[in-house]
Amino acid sequence: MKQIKMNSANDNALFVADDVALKQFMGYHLKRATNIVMSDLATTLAPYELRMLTYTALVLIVDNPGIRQFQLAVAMDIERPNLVIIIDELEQRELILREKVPTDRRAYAMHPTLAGKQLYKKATKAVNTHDKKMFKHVSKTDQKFLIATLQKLIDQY
Amino acid sequence: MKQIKMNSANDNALFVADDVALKQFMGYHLKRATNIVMSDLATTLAPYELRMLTYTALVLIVDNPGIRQFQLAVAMDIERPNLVIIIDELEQRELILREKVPTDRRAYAMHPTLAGKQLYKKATKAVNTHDKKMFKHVSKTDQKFLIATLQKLIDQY
DNA sequence: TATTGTTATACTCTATAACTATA
DNA sequence: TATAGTTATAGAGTATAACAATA
Repeated sequence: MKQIKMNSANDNALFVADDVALKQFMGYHLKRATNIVMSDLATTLAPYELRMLTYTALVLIVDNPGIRQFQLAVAMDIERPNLVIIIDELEQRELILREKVPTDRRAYAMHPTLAGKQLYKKATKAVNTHDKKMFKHVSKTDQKFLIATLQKLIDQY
Repeated sequence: MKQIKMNSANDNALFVADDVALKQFMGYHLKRATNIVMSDLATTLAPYELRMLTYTALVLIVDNPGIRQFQLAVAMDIERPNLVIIIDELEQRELILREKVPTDRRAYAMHPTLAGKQLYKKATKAVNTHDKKMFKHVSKTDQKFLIATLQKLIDQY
């Protein structure tokens, strides 16, 4: 949301769209900030042909080799069916491999390929730069406080 | 995202899905927290047959009677075409009215109906309760700090 | 020429039901 | 019976191009 200028009755004066009712909500500020960050993240990941979800999945597979699809779905807090096409995409691009689990033939263990690990590194460097840019006006101390505050909310659920 | 328990080689031990690479990003925490808040907001608004976007539009029309569609689109930071169906919905439910602007016959000025103002009041009460619940573990002081911090980011863009 | 509102369209994210093959 | 992965499908949010009416 943006505060916008509206022509008012008198010529030179500017009237700003009143969002005072929304500004009382923490969630409003949170959503606005997140929209901005997510939009810039998308731009950041585009050159690597990754979106937030494919990047997140790639990171979690690289850092948790052998992870099963249902575990990844829980970790990413998305439904199993929605994970399928994400994994399909990473597999088709040969960034990860699905391997049959001998002890449970229903399941697949996912592993990164060399290309997957290399893309992870490059993309993560870019995401790091993006994240620093977004929060460049927030001190390290304040960032830690922000994380702690958000974590309190997250831990409730 | 959730930290999840994974069976490890030894029976009783639990292995938590490693999201340390993602946790380094402010955006990760921001997105997780926002997902939780937006999900609860949707549940909160459902009894009023409102979604975040229809509620936001209703609030801005009530608080800015006579606002034009393009102005509302700017305020909500969405594209004009996407606003059309939101306004259609509010108009069909007779919560708002589109009125031709005599001085610019291309434009519509939007006004809330009595029903719109009444629904605004009821829904806002519910959203207030929701917002308080979400941030009940965060002190008022910390909430103000959080808003100020997010505002720094928002003001950049 | 530019702007307001609209239509059409496409992509992404999300959610649920139901299937298959295994356990 | 229950679980892992899949298919099909639908709702919702988002973005762009192009049009009619009007400025």
